[in-house]
Amino acid sequence: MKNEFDILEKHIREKGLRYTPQREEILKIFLSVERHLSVDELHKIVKKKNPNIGYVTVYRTMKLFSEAGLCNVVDFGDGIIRYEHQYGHEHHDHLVCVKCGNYTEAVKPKIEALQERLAKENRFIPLRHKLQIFGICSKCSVHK
Amino acid sequence: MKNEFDILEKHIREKGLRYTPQREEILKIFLSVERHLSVDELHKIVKKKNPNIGYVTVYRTMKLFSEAGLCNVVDFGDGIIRYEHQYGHEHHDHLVCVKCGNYTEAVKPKIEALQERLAKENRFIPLRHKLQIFGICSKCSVHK
DNA sequence: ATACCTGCAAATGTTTTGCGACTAA
DNA sequence: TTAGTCGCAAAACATTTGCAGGTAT
Repeated sequence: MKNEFDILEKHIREKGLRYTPQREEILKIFLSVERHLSVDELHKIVKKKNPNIGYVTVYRTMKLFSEAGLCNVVDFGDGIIRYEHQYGHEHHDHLVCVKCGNYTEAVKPKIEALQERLAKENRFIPLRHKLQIFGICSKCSVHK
Repeated sequence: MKNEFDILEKHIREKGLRYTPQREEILKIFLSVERHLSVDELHKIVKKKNPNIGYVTVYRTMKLFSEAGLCNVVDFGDGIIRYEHQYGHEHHDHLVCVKCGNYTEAVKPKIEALQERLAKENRFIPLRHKLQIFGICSKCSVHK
């Protein structure tokens, strides 16, 4: 059972890249936040701890993390890429509230199984999927 | 049973907007293409028939069609908004091939029903949803 | 007549790239 | 030493906005 830093280092070695302080620092902060983060949001947090780390480095680093399998890309269709780390989290779908913008994570194993079957019926090899249900969350439906 | 042009006109009247030749022309062409279209792709087609219709008009018009319920927004996560018309089409999910970029439309009523239940379990009022399965289509898995 | 619409150019906002200096291996 | 990396500025890209002239009602 390897931790995230080992996974990053392994990926970096395999690709002949460099293990840098910036990459380690960004990973540490990224893992410490338990919610989706846009590059902009992450950079704001990173800058507080280390003002020398630039905006572009965060972009390039998140792409690297994504390639290393350390994070998922989350896309709510607003033109902003968000990342979520996946360690300690199962795969999950999203219930996105169209009023307040908050979301809930949820999984339904039966849905997962049916997706597998749907793919098979189409002679399609599934790699990953995204299910987003847009609607109104319990809080927003109460306070009118 | 109203056709798409009636729906557009009704929406325009209700909002106090204008029924213009550009809007009618763009709708006609949009409906004639049986696949998703980005604004750029649609504008290229529109321009062939009518070189006077500008890029921005297509953008604004597609947003209007979307508000009028004449089309769905499709988002494959590549930063480009695509539209598909929905008349003559049921709601469907997408099987997107990560190799060739083509997609297949598919529906699984059981999945739809389970999504409703998942939402209910979270006291969430579902309005719409997006399910995309990314993987490798039958053609791409054959030709290595 | 009066909003609304159009098309151009310019602006916006996110993400990417070029580049000289720097650094891990 | 030498590729890869950094941070800055500038570019690229899709999309939106401002505006002056035009048009549907």
